[in-house]
Amino acid sequence: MKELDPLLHSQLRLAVMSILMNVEEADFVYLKEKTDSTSGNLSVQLDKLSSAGYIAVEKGFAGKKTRTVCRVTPQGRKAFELYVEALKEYLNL
Amino acid sequence: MKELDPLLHSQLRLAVMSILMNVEEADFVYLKEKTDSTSGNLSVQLDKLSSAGYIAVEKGFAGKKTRTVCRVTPQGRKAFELYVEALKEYLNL
DNA sequence: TAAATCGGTTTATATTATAAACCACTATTG
DNA sequence: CAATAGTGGTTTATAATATAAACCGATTTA
Repeated sequence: MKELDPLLHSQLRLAVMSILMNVEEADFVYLKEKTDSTSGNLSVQLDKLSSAGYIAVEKGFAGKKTRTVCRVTPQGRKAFELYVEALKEYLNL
Repeated sequence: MKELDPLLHSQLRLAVMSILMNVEEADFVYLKEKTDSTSGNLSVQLDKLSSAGYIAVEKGFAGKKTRTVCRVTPQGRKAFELYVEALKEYLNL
């Protein structure tokens, strides 16, 4: 049986990637509310996805407030697709 | 987003369940080689699935050797199906 | 100006997965 | 027949992971 990319096989990281696959970009606050996660957890998981090169994180400003924007990278997109293929084997899809 | 049953969201346990969903029963040795896991890890994960009522584990003999046979329970089948449904939301299937 | 809120990060803790060591039994070999 | 090696596991220790708690700087609000 194929290996499941451990970076993606985590509920929160998978949720984040899933969202980013469908949406040009998303900011921290949006991801937090969509995934219903705590900021601490989200911050850590975004770091991991970012370190792996699966997402690009850009810290900027919206008016006076900080704004952290995330996008999926081509590498992340590829990894996500491979993960989906591997999972299908497990789910019998 | 739906919650992913943490008992199933684990590579090895998911692999075991996936196999058991398609096959009347399977013994320890078969599961070990199919999933390419160590006996220790497999033993632990089978216990967890069993304690959760997702599989039934029966210890018997094949000739003089011990033989541990596993089957998925109706409850396990149901949980697996729910898990698959939940995951589809993440995978965009 | 003090207190609350926003948008996070860092650090500590609980949970989980994995590996290593072990055990009882059987079969084999010198 | 005693020592050795192999099955088929279980138990226990350790490494990795996820999660939560505490914190921080900047901004807004009372």
